[in-house]
Amino acid sequence: MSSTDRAAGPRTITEVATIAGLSAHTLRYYERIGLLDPVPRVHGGQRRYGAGDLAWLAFVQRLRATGMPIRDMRRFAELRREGDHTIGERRELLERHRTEVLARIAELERDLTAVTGKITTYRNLETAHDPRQPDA
Amino acid sequence: MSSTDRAAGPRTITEVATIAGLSAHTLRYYERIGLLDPVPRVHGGQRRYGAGDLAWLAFVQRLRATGMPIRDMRRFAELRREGDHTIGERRELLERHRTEVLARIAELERDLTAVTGKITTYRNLETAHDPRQPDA
DNA sequence: GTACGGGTTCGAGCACGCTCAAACGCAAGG
DNA sequence: CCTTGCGTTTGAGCGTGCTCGAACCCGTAC
Repeated sequence: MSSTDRAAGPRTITEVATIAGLSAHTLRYYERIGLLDPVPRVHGGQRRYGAGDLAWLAFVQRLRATGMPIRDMRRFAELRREGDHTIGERRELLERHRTEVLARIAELERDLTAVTGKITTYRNLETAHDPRQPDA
Repeated sequence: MSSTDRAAGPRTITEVATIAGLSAHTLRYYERIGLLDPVPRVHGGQRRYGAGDLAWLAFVQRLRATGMPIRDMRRFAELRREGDHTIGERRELLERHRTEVLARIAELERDLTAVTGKITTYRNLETAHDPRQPDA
């Protein structure tokens, strides 16, 4: 093994985009806004993403998927860069986010009952007006 | 009691905004884009929202809260205007939405485990580096 | 050399869902 | 009559999170 891992060496932006399900545009955008650390370049300026970059990106995607605003993810990334002494603050940020997501889930479940109720109402109306199966 | 109900007569836009937790701006916007039917006006052009408008608005808010795009809500409103023969289509629209919301909830729960896991990791790091309660 | 494939930067543009400013109307009170 | 308060319309602007186009660079194959 050389200076880089063999089995999972540095990836090009297109590879990472494919793996992550994002566009190369979005990856550059994430880096630009400080969500991703500056990615190492090879001679010529092309990015090569390491395993750490991929792991961080995957976590970032979880945060996005759970609705964390980019502002907060940037803050989180910034804390990461500052080192271990920010771990407490990072945990608190995640805990606040977790609380919000749980609240969001509860809200969705609550409001969904109204939708489900309406569906039921419509089903009843349909069988009433369109009695395909009248009292046997 | 005049020509209007006493207990729950027509409401001004400000009243409805307060009740619904929306701004008057947003109510006019919803009407403009066809989410709300044209609201009846008094002499002078001011809107007066009836009980039916309020009920519909409340349902619209449920749809919004569960993440239905405005495009789809407009479609739903349009079907409503077309009359009873669109009930089947309306139900299908709601059922599709319901499926999506359930998927969204599942996704949130799944991705939240990554967040929870990270919180746990951080907690362990903290107690390791900052042993406020070493082995008693 | 030149063409090609893949990458780069920079800045503009877009979709969504509001949000607001400006200019105006109307009715009631003093 | 004039002010005050509440409302109206029209159209512009905004915050978020991408998304894309244009111009350019680099290394390899022919």
